[in-house]
Amino acid sequence: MSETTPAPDTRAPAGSEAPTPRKRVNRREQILRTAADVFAAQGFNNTSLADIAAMLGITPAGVLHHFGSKTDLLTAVLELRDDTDPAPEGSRMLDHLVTTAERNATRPGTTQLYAVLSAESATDQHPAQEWFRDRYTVLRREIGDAVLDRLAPEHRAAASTPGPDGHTPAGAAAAAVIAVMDGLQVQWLLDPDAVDMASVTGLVIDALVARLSQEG
Amino acid sequence: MSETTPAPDTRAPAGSEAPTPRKRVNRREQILRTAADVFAAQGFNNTSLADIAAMLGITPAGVLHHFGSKTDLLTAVLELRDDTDPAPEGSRMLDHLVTTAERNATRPGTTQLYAVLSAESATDQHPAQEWFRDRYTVLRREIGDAVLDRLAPEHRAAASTPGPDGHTPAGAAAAAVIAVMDGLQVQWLLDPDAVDMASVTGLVIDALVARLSQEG
DNA sequence: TTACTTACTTAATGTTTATTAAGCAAGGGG
DNA sequence: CCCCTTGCTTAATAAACATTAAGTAAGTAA
Repeated sequence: MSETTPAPDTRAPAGSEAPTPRKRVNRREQILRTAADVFAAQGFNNTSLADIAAMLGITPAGVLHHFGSKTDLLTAVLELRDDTDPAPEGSRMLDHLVTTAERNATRPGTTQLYAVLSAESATDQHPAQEWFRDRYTVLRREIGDAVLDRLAPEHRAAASTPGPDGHTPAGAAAAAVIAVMDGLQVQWLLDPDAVDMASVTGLVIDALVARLSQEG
Repeated sequence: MSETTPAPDTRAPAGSEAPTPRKRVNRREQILRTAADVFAAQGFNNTSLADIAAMLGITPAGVLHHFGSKTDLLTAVLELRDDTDPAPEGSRMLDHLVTTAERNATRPGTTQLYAVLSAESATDQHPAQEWFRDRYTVLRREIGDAVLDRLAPEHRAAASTPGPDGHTPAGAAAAAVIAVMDGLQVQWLLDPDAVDMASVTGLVIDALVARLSQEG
């Protein structure tokens, strides 16, 4: 018995690091944040419940007590809003994106989670496909609006007019901005010194805005 | 003896679909291309040897007979050059990238494989990390050169001068172009009607080239 | 005290998985 | 006819995994 149960009630020392139980916050949320970290670092398929449980100092079944299944846990993680940065509306959103990229280079967090999981979700049978499809749809609209907001008024009509492919220039620019942020994150994760996420993001935004301010 | 061998020589009907054995090409290459397709569709972690074997109408051990391990198979897949499109040098490479994006929207292939696997490789412990790190390093240099080639001669000096972050504008643009292609692929896989990969790629390239043709 | 809730644990189950070992079959060359 | 290579097979193994069931322990409320 003693060999399998090293510490019957102490909540900390089982795994390698437990994020300070403090005042008993919602245990659920604690697990959620830990799971988010692990999913961000390892992806969904490559993460086992045992991995997450180990970081919390509990067993896999302990995790499933709070969330019925691994998929449910993923869903809850995606639903978890990171309230530390409320996305602003209008043209300031574009600056917010650069700031986000900046912050992410020092403290990888939510965006890394999304970059890793969104690419993974593009594969067959992934449980987060619909979630990411919807997310991108919303983001493209919001960022598209933000791009329009930054254009001089006389250029907005052209940027809102669908081209031969059925998409507006503003929408295309929005897709590009999102894509560049996701793609940069991958390059940065593989080689942090090789790219400066914030400056490249800013460059692309500026270049696109300038481009939409001309006749095509 | 006859009880152990249900079908002594027929090679086809075991799985659900075998891609026409034809004239016996290198079996190795046949397996390689099948594996590439499955990896592109499902990712590496989410693909089992049984998946690949089933598409070939053989057993998992049959696959491992040609490649010692699943990781070796992945390595071989990445090393496999798709000779159908030789990447041109110089400024024409940028047009080539748009063409590639165009072709990929109709027949997902190599690029999808790379988009899916590169994001996956950014997670911990992935066997393809070094491969993708090197690939991105080479690509950034090549595309950076191509960007310079397209600039008017009087702008090349500025675009080759490192900024405060230690990277050249041309290098930043190259990272952006790669990132946008990878990121767009993900959006497109999730929602093919929502983005036009080729036109957005072209838009970003044009916008970046125009931007580097100004004083910053 | 009783009862209920929260937060787990142990144990078991059944599946999936990569990998190894050994053998079989066919075809070609000698 | 024998041998070697190519291309598999069956069988076995050992591990990892998600999930379920049932039980335990502590705290809280009545």
